[in-house]
Amino acid sequence: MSKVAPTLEDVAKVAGVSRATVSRVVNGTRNVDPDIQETVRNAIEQTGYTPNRVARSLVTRRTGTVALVISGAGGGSDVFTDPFFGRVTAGVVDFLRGHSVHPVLMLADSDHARTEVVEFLRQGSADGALLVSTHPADPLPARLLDAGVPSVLYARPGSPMPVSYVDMDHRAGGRLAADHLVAAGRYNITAISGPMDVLASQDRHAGFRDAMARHGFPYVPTVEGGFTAESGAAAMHQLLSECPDLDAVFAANDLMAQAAVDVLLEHGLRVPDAVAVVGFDDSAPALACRPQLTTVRQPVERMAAQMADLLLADLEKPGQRPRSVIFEPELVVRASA
Amino acid sequence: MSKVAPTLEDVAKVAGVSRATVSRVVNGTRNVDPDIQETVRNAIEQTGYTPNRVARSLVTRRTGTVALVISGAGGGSDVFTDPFFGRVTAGVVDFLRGHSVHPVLMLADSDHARTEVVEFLRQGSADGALLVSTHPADPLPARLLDAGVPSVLYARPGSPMPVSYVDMDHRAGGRLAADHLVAAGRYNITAISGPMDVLASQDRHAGFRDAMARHGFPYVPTVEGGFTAESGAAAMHQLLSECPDLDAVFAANDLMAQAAVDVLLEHGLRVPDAVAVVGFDDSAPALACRPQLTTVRQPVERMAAQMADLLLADLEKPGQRPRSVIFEPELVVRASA
DNA sequence: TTGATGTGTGGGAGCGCTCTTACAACGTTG
DNA sequence: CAACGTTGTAAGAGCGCTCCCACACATCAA
Repeated sequence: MSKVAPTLEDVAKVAGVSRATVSRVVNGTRNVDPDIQETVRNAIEQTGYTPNRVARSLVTRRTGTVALVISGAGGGSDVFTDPFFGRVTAGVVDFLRGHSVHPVLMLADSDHARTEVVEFLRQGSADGALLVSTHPADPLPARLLDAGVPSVLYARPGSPMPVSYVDMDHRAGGRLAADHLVAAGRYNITAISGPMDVLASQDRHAGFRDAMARHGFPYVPTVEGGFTAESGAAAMHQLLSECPDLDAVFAANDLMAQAAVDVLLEHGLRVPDAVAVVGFDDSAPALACRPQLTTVRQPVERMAAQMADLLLADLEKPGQRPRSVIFEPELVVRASA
Repeated sequence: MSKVAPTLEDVAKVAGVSRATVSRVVNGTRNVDPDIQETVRNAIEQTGYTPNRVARSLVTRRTGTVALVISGAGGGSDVFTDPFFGRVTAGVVDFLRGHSVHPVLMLADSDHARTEVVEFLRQGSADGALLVSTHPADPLPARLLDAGVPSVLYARPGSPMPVSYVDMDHRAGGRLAADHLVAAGRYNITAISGPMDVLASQDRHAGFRDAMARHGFPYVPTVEGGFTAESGAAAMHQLLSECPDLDAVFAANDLMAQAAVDVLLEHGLRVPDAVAVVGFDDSAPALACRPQLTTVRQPVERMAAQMADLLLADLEKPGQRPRSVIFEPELVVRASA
């Protein structure tokens, strides 16, 4: 079954033309006699020829793949359990497939792994990198930039650097949540923030706090969570013991919000009657949760697609100045608040 | 920043040796004078040399990547929302990274996409394929086999063919659920099956039905679902109207089980007091569900890793006879049944 | 006619690497 | 001391492709 793959030369021999002519037909058919084109096409058909992508890559310096790098996540490969990364993947794959580009999945959760990613890209195994980096201290963006690898980030880099990225206005998202809770007449409003070493968490919380202050609530009892269900539950418990009379919670993502709802229910506190809960992201848990979560939507799929779009544009004509695209959040009102 | 990458030749010039010697040092250092090795290593350091993987691939006929193909799913890119695929990805990535192999993600949900996958692999852009194919009628496994592409399937092929695969004993899983429900003293036991054109669904249901019959329940009211939350909810509604006095439900995956629990709760039926619910898979929704789901565990990550292992083994020494590895399910008893 | 322009085709270099072959330098042995 | 391995190195072919250049031929203005 493992017949030797026919080469350009084989096709040329069958068609009675030169290698170059076959190549012209295979690629952007330019200046080739229609009759000969026909002959060549038949020969290709007959031999079952498929161009060898590796050989082509060697000379064109393009592979038709990009690296999709999940970086900085300490958690290893269980990141794929987080609905967020699934959505990023979906958005990226969906966009790239229309351009015949394929993503190579890489995890960069250790220094060793990061080096491997940089090597991989420097070696030209992929044309560029799509970087989902969660921690601002992640050295990978800078190393990729240094190595001259075309990259686009999901979320702005931890320190200023000339690189393209997509992001969302997380502050505005926090504001949306605060406005909604205050407008609903809640008084003892609390928050479960994301990990404070993540920019998105900082921004969401800052936006929330600022808006609360503007509404006359200078202090918001807050417990820091870790974006996981467990941390959300723990935070909710702590919040409950510190502020037994709370009537609202803003959680920095849906996973934590869902866990918070569970804890509240266990304590006999009805949602939203006794306590209103607002989540963040609008991912699968928001809909699975009972009551369904009122949440701030982050258009992850569209952002991921945009990220891929920016990268392909940069690959197309290199050396453009970096670009950034910021998405606006949107409040999705459901049952929980 | 986009300096021209140094080549083997450049390093050789700096070190004052030949290209071949540098190559020997870079790869399995065989028969090279230690002093010269040292010199070469310094030269590599000095020039910042990184071997060009594409050029190497051209001659070695190996790329160091494999395709991870999600096939047959009609649903497009939202498959990544399904926790199942996230778990497969996690298992594959986790295993491959230890072998410096990277997965290229491909969706084969249309005929066009399938052709692209076959081309991609025939062109030698990846060394082999990891195929997660849900429908037995999927033509991709056969096409890949025809093209001589080393492949391993997740789940046995729809029609017999000489190909390696990993699978689970889904019948045993169904049996486990039936035994548990009967042992718990349930009498009006019902089922929400998966889509009947999926082998795993057929097996889970057949195993369940057989065991039920052995326990003296010749008929199990069943509604077919589609592995999604919506379909699970709809099925539960239908079941409820057809058998108002049901006291147990076996759902063919956790997503549907969770939805079923919600519907039951809405109807004022307490879980597990009034109705016991058993899910399948033991994925994220099983834990997120209130009450937490008693479920049949499918060790997806381990199975995915095994799949990758089989593929690498076949790549290592080709032409081995196909192998299959079948995993045993395990009942995880939680609160719902 | 001559040259300028344009179109279609073949030949050959070269992308960066691996691997086989040839050969030099060194023992070791009968 | 000739004959023979053994070890370390260089040279060169070649993986399959693209792309540049040369060339053959046709067309058209001067």
